[in-house]
Formats: sequence, C-alpha cells, structure tokens
Amino acid sequence: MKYKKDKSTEEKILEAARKVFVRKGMYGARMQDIANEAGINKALLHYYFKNKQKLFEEIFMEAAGKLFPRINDIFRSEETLFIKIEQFCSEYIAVVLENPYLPLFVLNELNQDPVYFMNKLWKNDKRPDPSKFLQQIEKEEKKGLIKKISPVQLLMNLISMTVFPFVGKPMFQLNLGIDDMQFRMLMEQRKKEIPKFIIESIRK
Amino acid sequence: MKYKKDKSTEEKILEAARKVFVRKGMYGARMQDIANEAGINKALLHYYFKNKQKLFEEIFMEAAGKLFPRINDIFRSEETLFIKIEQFCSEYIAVVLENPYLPLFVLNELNQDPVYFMNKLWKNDKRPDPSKFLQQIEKEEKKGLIKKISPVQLLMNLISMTVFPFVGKPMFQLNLGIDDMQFRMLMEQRKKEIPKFIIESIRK
DNA sequence: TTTGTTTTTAACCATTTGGTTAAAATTTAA
DNA sequence: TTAAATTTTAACCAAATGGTTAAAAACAAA
Repeated sequence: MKYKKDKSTEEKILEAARKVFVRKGMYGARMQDIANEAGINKALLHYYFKNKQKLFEEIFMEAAGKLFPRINDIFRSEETLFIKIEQFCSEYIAVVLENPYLPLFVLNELNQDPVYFMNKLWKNDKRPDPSKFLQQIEKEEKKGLIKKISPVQLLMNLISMTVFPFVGKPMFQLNLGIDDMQFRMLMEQRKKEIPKFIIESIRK
Repeated sequence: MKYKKDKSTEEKILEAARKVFVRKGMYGARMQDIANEAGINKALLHYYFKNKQKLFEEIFMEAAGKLFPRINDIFRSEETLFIKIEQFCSEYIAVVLENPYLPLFVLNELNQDPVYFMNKLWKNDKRPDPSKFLQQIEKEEKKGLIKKISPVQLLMNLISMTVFPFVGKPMFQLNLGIDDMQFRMLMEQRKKEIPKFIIESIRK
C-alpha cells in the first residue's frame, strides 16, 4: 500500500531553500546550509529533491511565478491607461513588499542564462505581452488624452520606478540611513506616488 | 636587483577576471575559467593575485569605482536641480552603456553583505551623500519653482529610471524583442527622455 | 505483535575547486 | 656569456561539496 511523503518536512526544506537560495544565489548556496537551515540531514534533501539543480528550479519558478503573472492580466485588461498604471504599481509593490529580495534574485539568475530561463518561465502562451499596453499609450496620445511620448520609454519608466527600489534596497537603506520599517513605509507611499508622478508628467 | 611584473599579463588576467566575475558572480566564477579566458596557467593567477577573494575585490572595487564617484560631484555642485538631473542621467547612462552589466553585478554583490561592501567601498569621507541634493529639492519647492514632492521619492525615481533598464536588460530585450543595438539606442534616448519626463512632472 | 512501507540518519565516495610546490623557461643586467 | 631575478608551467594537495548507500528508526495496516 502506498503512503505519502511527509508534507511538513518537504515544506520545511522548501522554506529553508528559499531563504538560502534567495540570499546566496544558485552558486553561492550550499546544500549543507539548506539542510542546517531546515534542521535536517543533508541526505534527506536528496531524498525529497533529486539534486541541487532541481531544488533550485523549484524555488526559482515559484519566485518568478509570484512576480510576473498578474502583470499580463493588468496590461491586457480594458481599463484606462491611468487605471492600469495605478493597478500595476499598487499590486506589484504589495506582492514584493512581502518578499523584498525576490526581484534581485530573479533578475540575477535571469541574467546568467536569459534564454534558458525565459523559456522555462514563459512557455509561449503566457509570455509577458506588453503589446496591448504599448498600443494603448499610442491610442490615448492620438486621442489627445496624454502628451506625446515613446510608449517603450514610458513602460520602462513605470517598471523601473516600481521595481528598482527593491533591487537597490540595501544601497538605499545604507545611504539614506533608513531601517526596514521606514523602507516599508516609503514603498507603501510609492503605490500612490509613482502613478501620481507619471500622470503629472504625461497628462495634457 | 629588482624587476617589475609583466603588466600585459596582469592586464590580461584582470580583463578575463572582469568578464568571468561580472557574468557569474563571486561564487559562480571559477579560477580555472578565468585562467582559460586569459589563456594562461591557473598557477599564474595565484602568482599575480594571492587568492580568489583578492582578485574579486580588485574587480569589484574597480567596477563600483566606475559607477559611483561622479555622482557625488554632481549632487553636491552648485547647479540648479534641473541641471543636476540632466547631468546625472546623461553621465551615468554614458558610463554604463560601456559596461551594461556593471550595475547588476555591483548591486548583487552589495546584497550579499551590504555592510561589509559599503565599508570597503566608501571609507567615511567619500560616501555617497545625497543630503545636499535632497535639501535642494525642498528649497526649490519652497521657492515655488517645483511642485510639492517628497525629496526621497524624487531621488528614488531618478535613480530607478536611470539604472534599472540596465539591470533588467535581458528581461526587456526578450520581452520587447530588441537586440543590443536597439537597446543601446533606447538608452541613448533616455539621456534626454528621463530629465524631460521628470521635469514635466515636477515643474510648476 | 508482526510485516511491509516510508522517513531519517551516519558514514562514505567521487569530483570539483582553490591553492601550493618545485622545477623549467624566459628575461634582464653585467 | 653568465648569473641573478622574474615569469610560467605541470604536477600535486587538501578541503569543500554534491551526491550515494546501507542500515536504523518511525509508522501504518493486518
């Protein structure tokens, strides 16, 4: 008769792996560290996950999965440009506030081998698709609702302002002398601040 | 009698180390890879640089050194806010266009051990000091030259828009379907685009 | 209790990796 | 040319690291 694997142990491992991988990256992470962090034997890791690569991919996909999927929904919806911008900032910051180190982790690994990871991450159908959002910018400009601006540049501005503070978190914290609590508050403010800043700039 | 080390070999090593470290990070880089890339024996690495850590720090400091020092000059000068914003974007993008992978490399390593690297990088006197820039924003606001805005938020917006596209380069390229040449052109445009975008937003 | 199944561990193994050594090759100054 | 100093290499070593094995412990069903 069949039994099932102990879910609590598996989750303990995943939690430990998350912590270690996100902090040290694929290469810097040591299987022993993960085992210690999980409070188990190293061999038990290989009992639950065949090897380091497999375990890493599990963590990476989970991390990237949290980061990207809602974006498409927002960009492809029928809302106005301004609403979309507000939704994007607000939702993205909310997600990342709970996992502030995710963006750097994902971007960093993405950088090691862009094509490999992009294919793993977005199998054809659910690739991030900014085309509708970009067209919408052109349309609203032609309708005279916003000033003339390169859609791609605007998209970059939006994403940059939303994501980068998390990537540069330690740098900002040390140079501005702010602690985790203050950083969190700044990010909370940014949910409204960024849309306001953008809209002030482009609205006619 | 004393002779001097062969500078050309040393430079070959540094160039190889730069390439490998920036691509793979401190942990991912292998001394053998660096030796191969430089076309020399592995033992020769240890003849020129005591160990991996030392070689890495050389590369890291050099990289970070390229990235940060001019910033202080700009932020602390006597120019107007708008001029400073233009200078910052223009100069920073120019530097990074020649080394597009520097920001991610530096931010990533900075993240591993923020305090350690910050101390190594900025020994007290030449720490990045945004205070004058932040005060200037408040002043110009009080003078009625710009709209009311949180100085820290504005600073974050400026830095984010300038730096992030390079950090997310592979992501942008794959999702927008643009090659290195097109990316470079976009960044060239941004030298003017970002200041324009910001100024449109904050000027009264 | 007994028996089959799953979970966990300690001990071990093979490979990789940073680093060393001692000798050979090359260069420099005389 | 020669002798000292420097540069380069092949061979080697010790530690770290990912991964395996075989057996013990814990557990579930009868």
